[in-house]
Amino acid sequence: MTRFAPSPTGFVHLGSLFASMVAMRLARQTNGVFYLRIEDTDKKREVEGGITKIVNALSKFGIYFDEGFDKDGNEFGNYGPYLQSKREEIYKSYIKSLIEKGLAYPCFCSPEEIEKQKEEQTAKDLRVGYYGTWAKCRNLSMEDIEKNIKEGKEFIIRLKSEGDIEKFIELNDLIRGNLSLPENDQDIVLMKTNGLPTYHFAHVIDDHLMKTTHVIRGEEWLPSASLHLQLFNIMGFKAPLYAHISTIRKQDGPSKRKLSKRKDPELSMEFYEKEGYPIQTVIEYLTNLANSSFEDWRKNNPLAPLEDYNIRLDNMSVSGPLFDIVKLEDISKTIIANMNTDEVFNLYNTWAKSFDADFAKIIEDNKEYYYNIFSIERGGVKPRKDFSKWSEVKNYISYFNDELFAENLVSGYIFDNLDTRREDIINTLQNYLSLYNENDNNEEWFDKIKVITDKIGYTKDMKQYKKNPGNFKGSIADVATFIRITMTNRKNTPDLHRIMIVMGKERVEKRIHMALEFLNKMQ
RNA sequence: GGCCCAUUGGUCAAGUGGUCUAAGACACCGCCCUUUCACGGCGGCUACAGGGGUUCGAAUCCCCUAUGGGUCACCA
Repeated sequence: MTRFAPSPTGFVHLGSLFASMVAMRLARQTNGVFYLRIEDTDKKREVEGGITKIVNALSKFGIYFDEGFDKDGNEFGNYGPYLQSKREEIYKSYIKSLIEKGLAYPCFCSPEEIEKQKEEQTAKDLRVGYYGTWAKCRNLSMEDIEKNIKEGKEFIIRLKSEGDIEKFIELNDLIRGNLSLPENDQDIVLMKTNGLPTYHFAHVIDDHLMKTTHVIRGEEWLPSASLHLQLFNIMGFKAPLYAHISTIRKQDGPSKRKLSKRKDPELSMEFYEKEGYPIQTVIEYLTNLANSSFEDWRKNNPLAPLEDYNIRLDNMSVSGPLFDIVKLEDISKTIIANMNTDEVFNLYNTWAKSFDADFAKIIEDNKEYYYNIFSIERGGVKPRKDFSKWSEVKNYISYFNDELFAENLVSGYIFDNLDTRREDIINTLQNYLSLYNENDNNEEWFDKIKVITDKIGYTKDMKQYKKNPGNFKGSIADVATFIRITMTNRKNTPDLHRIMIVMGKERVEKRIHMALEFLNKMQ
């Protein structure tokens, strides 16, 4: 039984996705329950529609809850409410019993007073905070309390901590192992003036009542884990098991730092959608960050569903990993390479409809043509790894589109050494035009390239050519390049023969004529 | 500043006292395959932060130093 417990800010970043993914996978692996609880005790942070935004953003990356909230923001599950502000009465009743037991007390100190005290402590080089003799309201008499309340003074409820800063408490973290933390001696706030609990108190009450067995959260909570253990103990609850996940960092000049919302676009989930990284890419990258042995598993099980891999907490890194977009792209290329044409075609279309509507329309109008384009060299034993994200696709296949190809030609063809080779190129193209048969198979097609090579006096012997290029006018590779540039105006493309089959006879011939016209005009 | 956590190649990392002249992956470089590019194959590069201990033996345990990160709210 584990959970994801964000504030309803509506913003899901890579770190939250990471934590929630690990938590969910862990629950699923053990047939446990994974639920969503919204921590809205700070009304300032709340964003309109925040809950549905979070649920939707996570669901795009395959994160689903067994209890909590659905995509419309409707609550479901047996241990609710899952919205902390609706649990106010629950917290209050526990607070009451704590006060009765003398384990908590009202504090009337104003924020200004606390601030002043802090300055004094700093000036005296003392530990700051509300503790020991600094906890002024700790021993207020019943009369004082009543008087203050009568005067209408605002108050908060504080823990009457019996912890000793000199003593240590053992925490067996599922990721980090045995940790020794100093006890908490601060009279921390349990309930705020608005009547809602602080995170610490809500965490203890909710995770007990909701029967959470595993708390998976960011390492920023580690220092307060001691306090949480103390609270569980005072309440007489059994503490859950903790797993503190290290923060994903980024190299920024000489230092590593936390991913920041303002500086790092890759922190936001929208970035991955916009760039068009497949969902699986992001999840597999994060899984790999969680357990690096995942990549070995993936290598041995290239097509197995991700769910078959079990994440292990004790294999997770304790030092914060650096975010590496290059690695992510490599993973993405492999994932896309393993997809069949239908998948690529459909996923690309879905992406294009949202982020490149014009091109999506073009594809829609020429479905078969583009489907064939996507099928080039796909599905074999050695699939190409041409792109890592959908936003790269258009540029990659643009030469198939007559208009985009024409646009590209505005700056001319990219033939090398035109002045000396113009005749050879013209010769090649004219020969090719007469020999070309759209029904040729690869072998027949290549035989014709060989014929042309002979005719224009180039060599078919690449080994010899590579040894002594100066001995030859040119090679069969040059002939292929002439045709490649004529068709695509690029030097690097997938299999030329396949490209021409997809382009069709008419387009192939037209492009030869275009190139010939260009070459003849140069005279 | 106090406290906590960490530190293995450019990056992610395996490693839990002997099997470490330290795995694998990404990146980079070279070669092979090859009509181009990719894919693939082969090879190379580069690491236990530094210093002290403990031990027959340390990447692994202890201490110190350095560096990085986290935290010290009526925010979560």
